Amino acid sequence: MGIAERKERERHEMRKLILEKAKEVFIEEGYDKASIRAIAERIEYSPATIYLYFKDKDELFFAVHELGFFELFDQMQTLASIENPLERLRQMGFIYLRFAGENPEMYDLMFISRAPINALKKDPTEDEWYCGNRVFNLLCAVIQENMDKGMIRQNDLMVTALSIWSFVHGLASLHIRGRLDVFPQELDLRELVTHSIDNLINLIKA
Amino acid sequence: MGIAERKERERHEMRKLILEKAKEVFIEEGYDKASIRAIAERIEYSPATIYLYFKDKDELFFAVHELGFFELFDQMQTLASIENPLERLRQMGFIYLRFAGENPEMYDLMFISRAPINALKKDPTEDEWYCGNRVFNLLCAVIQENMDKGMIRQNDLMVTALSIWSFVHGLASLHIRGRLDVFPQELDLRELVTHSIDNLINLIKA
DNA sequence: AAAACTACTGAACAGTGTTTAGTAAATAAC
DNA sequence: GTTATTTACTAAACACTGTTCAGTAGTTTT
Repeated sequence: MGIAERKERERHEMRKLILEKAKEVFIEEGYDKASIRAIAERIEYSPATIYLYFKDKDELFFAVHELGFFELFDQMQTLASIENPLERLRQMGFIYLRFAGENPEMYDLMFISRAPINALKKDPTEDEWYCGNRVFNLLCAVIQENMDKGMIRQNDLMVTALSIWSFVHGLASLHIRGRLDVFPQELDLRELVTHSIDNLINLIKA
Repeated sequence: MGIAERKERERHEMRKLILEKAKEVFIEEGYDKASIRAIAERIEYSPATIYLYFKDKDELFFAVHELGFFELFDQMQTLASIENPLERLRQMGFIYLRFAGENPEMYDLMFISRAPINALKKDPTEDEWYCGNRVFNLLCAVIQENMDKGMIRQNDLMVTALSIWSFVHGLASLHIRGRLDVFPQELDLRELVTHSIDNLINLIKA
């Protein structure tokens, strides 16, 4: 019975179409203006159709923010060629912050906005493990390698990973949500951020 | 002419009433449910009245988030009695994070939400300098004192201040926006945060 | 050919921030 | 003291939002 298979394929493609256009509108116009009606217009279907494929707006944007994590993970993968684990950790910070700078709306959705987290199930099964964990595990692995090879000070892995993530996320989110805009214009944020990361690397260096 | 003065006093009190009730509803119900209509009902006036005292919702909540900065500043003031500047810096971090933990909605408004920042004027005059700067300057002063007395490593003041702020804000905002909820339940966040701060203090110690 | 199912939509609901025309009361002018 | 003006306020509307549901073509099954 090939009909059922075709229908499932069509259903899958429709979901993909909605997802793509939702991402498009979102990237172009931001979360607030990425209304169900605006997305519906873009896919040339009625708004109600979207609800046949996604439970609500939160679930739709959970799927959109997953796309962001896939992309960030891919960008992190390019670091595999760097031999020195300390330099790899350093570059990881820069890639993270570059991602935030180049994709502010997506970063917002991934790490700041409440929308996708609202769609998180209370008790996820093994195979629907949170997509952000893949990136976090990458960070943990690099830190562990640095400790194993005596490149950075020995310390609790979780404490170190959370500290580093908090630091770069703090930088990114303060910037994205305009909390650094109150500082004098002549302050070169780019340079400040670079210095901050180098400084942190220096501090934790063994 | 006492009438004009009375009118201005009444106007000022009305503004204060709106502000108080707006803060009440906001603390109790969060930003989204703190609608203009809900606030209007609380003050027993029509919604349109609020617009005679505040340009829009952003400006109203800019005023609300100022209240938060006054309170945080007050809490920071209690540290003046601590002689050791390094311990004062350490306690500053704890107070900051305790404030975030005890007033999550207010912290959100002060440091994460876009609403109040939208109301920021492009070119503020001297006397309407941003309220958050008072707290930031407090941080800078403590750091400077620590460097002067050789308690922490010499470094660029701005780089160090931004790094420390980013770190604690990263912790607070990841927590408030649910990004630490994906970690296993057995992970003791409170302890993790304490260790993270102590760890940072250890790193920057001279 | 009739029945069942599928994919989709128009229209409505309840809510939002905001604007405007209009009103009643307080004040100012004569 | 009466009229004119200004002030403080509001009802109602506008243009949105996410979401639901009855209804309807079109496809598939019987």
